[in-house]
Amino acid sequence: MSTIRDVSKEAGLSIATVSRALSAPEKVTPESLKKVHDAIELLQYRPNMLSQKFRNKQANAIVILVPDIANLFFAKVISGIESVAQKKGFSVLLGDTRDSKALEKQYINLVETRQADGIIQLRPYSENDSLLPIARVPAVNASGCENTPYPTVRIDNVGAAKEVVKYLISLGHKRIGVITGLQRNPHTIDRLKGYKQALAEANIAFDQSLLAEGDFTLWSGLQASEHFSRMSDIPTALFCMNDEMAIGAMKGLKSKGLRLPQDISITGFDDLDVSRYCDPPLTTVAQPAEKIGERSADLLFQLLDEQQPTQTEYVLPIEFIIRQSTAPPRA
Amino acid sequence: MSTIRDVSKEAGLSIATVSRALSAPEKVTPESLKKVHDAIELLQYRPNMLSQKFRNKQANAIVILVPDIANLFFAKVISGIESVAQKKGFSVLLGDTRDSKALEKQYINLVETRQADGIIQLRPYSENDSLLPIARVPAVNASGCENTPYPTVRIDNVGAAKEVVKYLISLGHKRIGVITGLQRNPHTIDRLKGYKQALAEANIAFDQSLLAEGDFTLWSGLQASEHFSRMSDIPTALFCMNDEMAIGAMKGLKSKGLRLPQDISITGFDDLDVSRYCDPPLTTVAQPAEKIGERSADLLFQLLDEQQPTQTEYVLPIEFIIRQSTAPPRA
DNA sequence: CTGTTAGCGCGTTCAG
DNA sequence: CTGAACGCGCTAACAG
Repeated sequence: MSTIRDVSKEAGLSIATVSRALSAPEKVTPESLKKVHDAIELLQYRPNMLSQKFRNKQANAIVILVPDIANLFFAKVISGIESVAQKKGFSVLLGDTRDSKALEKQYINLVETRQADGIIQLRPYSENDSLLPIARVPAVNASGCENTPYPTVRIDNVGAAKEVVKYLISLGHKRIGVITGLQRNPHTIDRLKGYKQALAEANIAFDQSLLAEGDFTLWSGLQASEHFSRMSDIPTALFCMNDEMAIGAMKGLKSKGLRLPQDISITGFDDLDVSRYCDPPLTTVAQPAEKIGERSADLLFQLLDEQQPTQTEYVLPIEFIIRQSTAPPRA
Repeated sequence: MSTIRDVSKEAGLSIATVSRALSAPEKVTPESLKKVHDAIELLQYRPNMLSQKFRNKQANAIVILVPDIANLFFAKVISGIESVAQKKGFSVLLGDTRDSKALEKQYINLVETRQADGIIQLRPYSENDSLLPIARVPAVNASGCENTPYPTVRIDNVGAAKEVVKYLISLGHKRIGVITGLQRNPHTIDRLKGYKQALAEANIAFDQSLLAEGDFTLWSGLQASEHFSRMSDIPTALFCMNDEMAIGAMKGLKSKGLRLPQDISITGFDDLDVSRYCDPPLTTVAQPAEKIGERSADLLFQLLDEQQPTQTEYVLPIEFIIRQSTAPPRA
């Protein structure tokens, strides 16, 4: 493996000149430049970036902390981040934390040991995170919720949930069930807030028995749907906090002989690819996943460049998509 | 940011001793060890891994080349790779190539410039890849097909397709349509081979008109299904080369009033989460995605350790899952 | 067991 | 415009 020294010898020039030829060609005579390039070609020289990074004290890399990479929403966010990083010449280190605090810490370690320059966290922030030394390193939270104590790119979960539920109410629904994520998940909390606000504004009392807890998986949606199908007074609409649970619930409800949307309306959250194609097509909220990724990468790079970020919280617009899984309740 | 030198001063020991205390504690007296640890604690010292890597000429990182990270199958493979790398203390660099050769080259560049030690390629190999200098760097192909010219972890696509089609034949089907991926995609080629073999063994002639080309997306499956539903003599079964297309096709066929599986049986490939829950649940082939990832990472690490790999091609078993989307043809 | 020394490959002075 | 020399932080010899 040839080094810059080999190139300098081959070209009959000094190391410094070769270095300059590479990083500031305009500071070198065309003749020297050519000699350098010829030598590089001949020796198949490739600069050792490990050395460069060491020298420049910059890893040119960012870490993405993702709770679960096999989740389409996260994958899309990552894709957005990646494309921005790519253009900036930065590498993206993948940190699949599997929801483990210990693993998360290990990945944060990467930037503390200069293997990466900053972090993008794709997990919603929750109170007891204060342990995490994320505050000490350049970090951005994407896909977060309200009240995240560091720079954030997110959607308005409260508002989105409210919009969905208001729509159901506008169709004439009054008994609206909800399948939540895990109780303490910040997304759950925010979306539940929106649900309650919509009810309140329509003077509908909140009914605890219309609430079933899931964990954002398809299976849990199916489970939760049983809670409702067993009720004597089945709700006429179901607000599910993500599409996977909605699809699970649809499956469960249909198996009980309920017709969608005539007997019961269903809404989701996320707009998965399949949601357009399930039966009936699902009314849902589309998050601009790629955009969230891009924006958070932009924000992180601002932080790294030590520019005063113009803004430290971005709330991106969602798109409420009405399909055929919702209809007025039966008279 | 304190360095090892600061620690050595604080501890009243030499740099070398500090270094040893960190990498080979048993070579240092307990007293010295304590002094070092105290100093580290006091100064909040974190070793500069950039320097270590430079010194050791090892990036301790691998690159994953993935055509599209927002694809659940790939995401799972990545997850498997990641968990193995994690244990080995290696970082994973994400290379979302978006099917672009240029981007791919850029990522391969990462190992040529020592920013990574090896590569795992998640795209099936095809002939004209020979341009790529992958041969020059430690690389493993995961999710590949037959005849990949470098170490590979894969499933037997031909055999799997054959098993599916043989099953359909065993149910009594004779007119079996197929929705393929893009014609030149190696997966398409392998699976088509299996399809033809199964037909041949049952003495059923191959009929070109029963073949519709898709591109592995849901939408293309829906499109392709129209080709069949318009036929006067609709096939009694449809072998789809992945689940997404199968789900799209199911949607298309149902909209034409066909009943599944009574009027037409459908099979997929991949076993997505939703496939269990669609209506009817899809008969399909499950690939051991995580396992593929783990195994390919293991293989790459063998290569990096310059052990003679015991094996350079692993063919992992698939699981054929029979659900309710398949049934005997109507009499 | 410990300390001294040299150098990894590169960028960056500072003279010429 | 060019080259010699230094040092980034760390590890690996070697000598004590």
